[in-house]
Amino acid sequence: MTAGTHATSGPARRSDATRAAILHAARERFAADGYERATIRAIARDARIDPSMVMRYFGSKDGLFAAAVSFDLRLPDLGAVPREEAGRTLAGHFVDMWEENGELTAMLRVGATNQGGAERMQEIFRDQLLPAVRQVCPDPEQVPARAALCAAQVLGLALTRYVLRFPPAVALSREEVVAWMGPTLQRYLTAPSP
Amino acid sequence: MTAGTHATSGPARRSDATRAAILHAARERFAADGYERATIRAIARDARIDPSMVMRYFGSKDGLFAAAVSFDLRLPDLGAVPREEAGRTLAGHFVDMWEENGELTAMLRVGATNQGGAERMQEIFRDQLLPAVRQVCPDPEQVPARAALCAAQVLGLALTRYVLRFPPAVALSREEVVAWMGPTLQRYLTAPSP
DNA sequence: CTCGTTGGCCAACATTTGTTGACGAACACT
DNA sequence: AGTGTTCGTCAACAAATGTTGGCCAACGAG
Repeated sequence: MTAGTHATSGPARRSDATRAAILHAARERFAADGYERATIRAIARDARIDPSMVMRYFGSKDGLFAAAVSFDLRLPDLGAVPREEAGRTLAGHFVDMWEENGELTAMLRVGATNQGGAERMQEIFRDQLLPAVRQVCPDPEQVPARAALCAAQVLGLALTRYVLRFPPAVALSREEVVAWMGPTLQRYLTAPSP
Repeated sequence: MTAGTHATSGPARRSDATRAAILHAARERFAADGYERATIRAIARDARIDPSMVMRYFGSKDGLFAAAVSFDLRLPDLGAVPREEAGRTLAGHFVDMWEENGELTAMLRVGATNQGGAERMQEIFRDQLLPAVRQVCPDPEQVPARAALCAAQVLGLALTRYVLRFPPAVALSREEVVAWMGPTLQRYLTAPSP
């Protein structure tokens, strides 16, 4: 049990486990309830510790949120796949991303609820999606608009599927989502501007 | 005691103005803040009334929300336009709808925050969008999935544009939105299933 | 005018929220 | 051993929230 939480060779504090438990519980609660209804007390109860520990470790509820959802989309290098496959690649990547952990749902719920959450999503869009789109869209001037359209499509599907839970959206299989959404993203990325 | 609360030709109670003021303030607050942060006290203050009046008229906060956002999408009859124009028609209609009042933004914010809000959106989807899509998509079996994809695209754009406020999404003009999103909806509505 | 009904405000309630500080227990080091 | 630091709990705080009931002014029919 010599581990630091992340490889930066920390002194391996005894409380790292607790810290991780809090973060884990926080992510789940934020994803399930949104910012306001995810109370510090509930998160602390899930992590089986006292609410005051949350304050001591993360300063405030905002601090906890900031620490809980620092997110890396791990976007694939769109320059490395055939141009015509960019849309499907992106679609598949996002579905996988969304299925495998609830952090993106947390971001989405909190972004819709909370000003800070919305700003966080803007940062992710600007710092991660924009550069990726820039690799397949040659005209730099059109990159922001095209990326925004892609974001709209992807977030819209996540909204209907994981938050609003429209039954037909939930029922779609991964392959169906990719087959429908892939060409849309492809068009937003590479089709001549209409 | 002849009063109906909302009969179309009611006895014109003295309090109707107040009731309307409350509903107006409630819609604005729900749209701006979401369900939890839109407090009864703030709504009452906007309507220049005592918070207890809200309770008297609408019973509870849930009751107020239910009364405030009973929404009619006023979807156009998609059977009446040329089949190839269905997508653009739908896209334009939604942009207009969203621009002209904040109720849809309220629904979206509350749907992401509140269980009741999400169910309300499911009802709107089922009772209004599904029938409209049924008029352009011949195969009844595919209607729910296609409608869900349309909803995802439309709600996604609204999310990025009016809630998260991604700058490039905000910057798009009505015509650009229709030009980009119209063909997407058209494909979801009428293209052969991929 | 008189009196019941309606519209409105005020004060209070119980609960829940984020947040704080005091205090004890487990550990690390000499 | 002893001692200082880390980890954790308990109890309490002030503020805000939804909600309730009582009281007063204005109105309308007799």
